[in-house]
Amino acid sequence: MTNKINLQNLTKSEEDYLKAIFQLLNDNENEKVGNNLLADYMSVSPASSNNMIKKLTSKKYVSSKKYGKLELTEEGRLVAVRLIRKHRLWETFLYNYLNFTWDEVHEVAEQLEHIKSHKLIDELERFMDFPAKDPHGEFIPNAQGDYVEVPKVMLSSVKEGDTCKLVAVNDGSVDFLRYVSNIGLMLSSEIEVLEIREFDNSLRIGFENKEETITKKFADNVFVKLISK
Amino acid sequence: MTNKINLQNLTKSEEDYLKAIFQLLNDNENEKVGNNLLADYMSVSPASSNNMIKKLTSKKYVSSKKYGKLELTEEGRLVAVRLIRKHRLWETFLYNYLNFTWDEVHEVAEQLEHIKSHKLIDELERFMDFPAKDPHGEFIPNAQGDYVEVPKVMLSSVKEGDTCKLVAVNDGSVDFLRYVSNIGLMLSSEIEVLEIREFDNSLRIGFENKEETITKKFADNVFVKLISK
DNA sequence: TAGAAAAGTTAGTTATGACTAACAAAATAA
DNA sequence: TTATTTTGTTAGTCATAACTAACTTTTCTA
Ligand SMILES: [Mn+2]
Ligand SMILES: [Mn+2]
Ligand SMILES: [Mn+2]
Ligand SMILES: [Mn+2]
Repeated sequence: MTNKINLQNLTKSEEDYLKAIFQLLNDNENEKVGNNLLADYMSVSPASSNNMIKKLTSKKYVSSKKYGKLELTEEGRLVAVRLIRKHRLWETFLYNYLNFTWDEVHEVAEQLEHIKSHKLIDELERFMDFPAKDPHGEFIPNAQGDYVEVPKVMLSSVKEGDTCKLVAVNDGSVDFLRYVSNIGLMLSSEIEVLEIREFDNSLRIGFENKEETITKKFADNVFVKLISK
Repeated sequence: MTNKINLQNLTKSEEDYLKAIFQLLNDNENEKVGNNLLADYMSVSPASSNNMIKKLTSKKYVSSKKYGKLELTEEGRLVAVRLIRKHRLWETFLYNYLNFTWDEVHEVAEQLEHIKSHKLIDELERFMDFPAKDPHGEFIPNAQGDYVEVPKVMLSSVKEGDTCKLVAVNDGSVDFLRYVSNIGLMLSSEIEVLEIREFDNSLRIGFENKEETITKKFADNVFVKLISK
């Protein structure tokens, strides 16, 4: 008579798909998140992701109808948040204790996040004294699965003349993170948007006594908090 | 023209089999190690392990002929030793930093040992200041794959009246490790073999002002260094 | 609103690593 | 040395998670 769903018996693959759906829903608040987008994000064929959606739907982690948009059940959301929690705690450990750089942590955390042990992750959190954010500035969800929803302000959406503070970066691309480090940007950097060029959407920004021109694509992956407008 | 075998592209399964073969060869110096023993050790059918032996043979990690005894190639041995190195370093980390007990570390280390990252394990080792032994008393191989071969003396082989020191325990069974802890035995305990009962091969041992009767099976899993005879 | 493009689904194939059942070889005992 | 038991191998099946190719449904656009 168990109506509790077993959150432990998921494969690495199932976990990664649920996390991907969660991330896509988060990053595309308004737009419809469908199968093709998921397939693209997971770097698999639409047939493969469609298969997995059917499987996760039958297992009650995904609630979506044929041809409809993707949605997670409460159980699916919980799996995703716990995976993100593990991912970010491991990234923090690698960065703070094992001399990993900004761009090195993500790949290894992708593997470590799938280790099955509640004690492991809770003790790791205690060992690090309950860190609030990961090395990329993202909040670490707590053991209860509370996900702090901080609306992300992309640097590309800041108006000319405004000043902001870098609070987080997208951690998906090693090349991007190296690029960010190389030009001297880091978490907490104060950035002033000096000029927005309509022609190609590039931005001229100033920070730490330097000036740089960045593309819109670059600015889309940098998240900031507005200081003055 | 690459004659270097890629040690990275092994599946979790392939790694576990290679480790199992290495352990079996180590624990059965004289006797023949064959397919059935491997199947039993891995808790799979002989057909499954036979399949894997064929695969690992074709990949040049195992060198054995049909119906012959199992043997590892130099590459196979290296994979196994590196896996054991990772396993023992993770056990040490869990035990020394994350409040895991003796009997809890093995299961989680079985998962962690498969994480692919040289930097991860080398940095973990540095972080812990290059520990020599794991929580069960086993030597931790170095990054070069040197495996210190310490001949294991089983407590069951000690003669009546002799005194010895507990240097390691078999870590495969949670029940066994709890049992060891419960009766008050620990690494470095000095043990005197008071009596060996021919009838059922049980032993009466004395240690830390206590006396206990243990079975031969129990004594087979406790490894000691002789102090006096 | 019809036709084209995009998005989603289905069918059939592959690789991995399990399984059982049947069979062959080797080792042991009578 | 022949028979029996043990050990090892092969054949065929299943589940997972990927793939391509073909098809259907939905959405856009002219
Ligand atoms: Mn990450
Ligand atoms: Mn992952
Ligand atoms: Mn162990
Ligand atoms: Mn393992």
